[in-house]
Amino acid sequence: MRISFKKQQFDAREEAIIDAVNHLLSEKGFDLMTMDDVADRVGIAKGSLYKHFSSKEKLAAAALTRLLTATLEELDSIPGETSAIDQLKHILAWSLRLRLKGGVPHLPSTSISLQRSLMLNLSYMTVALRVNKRFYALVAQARKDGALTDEVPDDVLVFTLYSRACDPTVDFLLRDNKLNHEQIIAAMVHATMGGFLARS
Amino acid sequence: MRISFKKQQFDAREEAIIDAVNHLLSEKGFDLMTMDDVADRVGIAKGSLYKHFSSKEKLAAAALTRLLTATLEELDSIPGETSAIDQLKHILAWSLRLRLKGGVPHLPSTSISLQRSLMLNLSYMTVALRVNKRFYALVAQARKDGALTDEVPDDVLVFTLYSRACDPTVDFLLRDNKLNHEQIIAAMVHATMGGFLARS
DNA sequence: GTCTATAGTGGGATAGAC
DNA sequence: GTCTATCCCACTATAGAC
Repeated sequence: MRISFKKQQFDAREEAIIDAVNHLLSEKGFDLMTMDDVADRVGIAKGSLYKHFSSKEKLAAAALTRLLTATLEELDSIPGETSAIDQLKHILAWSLRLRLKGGVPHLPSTSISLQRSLMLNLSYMTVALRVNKRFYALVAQARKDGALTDEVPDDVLVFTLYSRACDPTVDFLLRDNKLNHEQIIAAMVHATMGGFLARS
Repeated sequence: MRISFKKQQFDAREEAIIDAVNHLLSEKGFDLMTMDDVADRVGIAKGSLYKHFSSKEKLAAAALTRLLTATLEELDSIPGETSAIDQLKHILAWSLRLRLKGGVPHLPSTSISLQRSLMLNLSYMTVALRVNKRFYALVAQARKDGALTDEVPDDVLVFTLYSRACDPTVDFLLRDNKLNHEQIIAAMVHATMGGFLARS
């Protein structure tokens, strides 16, 4: 079928565009990324780019939506018998690993203007809420397991997970070049979950 | 003396400008803040603004330098007998309190272009290095006291302190409006230093 | 040293040919 | 649905009168 083949090509190009956006977002952030950058990187004209995504915001939303969808899939792939606290550790480590590979955006935290427009993006918000629900469920379970301290409320915990996943610390550590990727991940996961203090 | 009085006025205006910049940086970030915004907020013309600061980068650098200088002063004000770990907690809480009051920038983490220009700004870098040195000294002392876990290297610890001070978690928690300022500070400090896990 | 006015430019978005 | 060319606005920075 010719139509199906065409659609396949179309989809493939969209994937390529989103790949480029991912890379550029993590490199320059939303505000400094230009549509020319994206078009150049994909190797198409800016006009063609606008046939796929009608605005810069839509483009970023598509990239972030793909990331969140991947997060859900990763959560689903974790064996059911894993404890809630280990699932939280796993997903944090996974996010950081993705970051270190260079493909992942700095997330909405970067740009306040992007944040606002994402709130109005239905398909982004749908996935974001699903991810959020999963996180809160895991935290609730971990709390029931007695794994969490009472001193840190659920909200602080969940938000911290998000923010550590796009923490500039990673960039600084990478630039320093003293630790390799897995060492960075281990240290960040330990610092987030267990803190800095020596266990008594 | 007339000259001295004039200079006093001049300095006062520069303070007012930096106040405005502080507020705008925390609100919109560097890339989205415009010189018109700054001039409007101070209530002077854009042309006059450029008589005080010759570029947008210099303006941001001045604001961040003032913040870092205040950080040094706050460190100096802590009683000498305070333990290193408590000093680190104190300065983190102080930074967060400043953030919550609305005056403090999201720091360089926001904008990569700003980061680069700050590196070339001598007076900024001088203060930044002094602050950095103080932090590393405190961490070294805390480690000698046996207060820190071996699992988290010094670099990860120091960078994390910086990044938590400008963490988007604070904004989310504020928007949520479930916790008051001091509760947010307590929870963030606890989460950073002690982590999420229940103490065995 | 303050203002108004404007130069110059970069980038988001669109038009129109093929 | 891809390209080239261009519009147009917003923003940094400067000129020049007072």
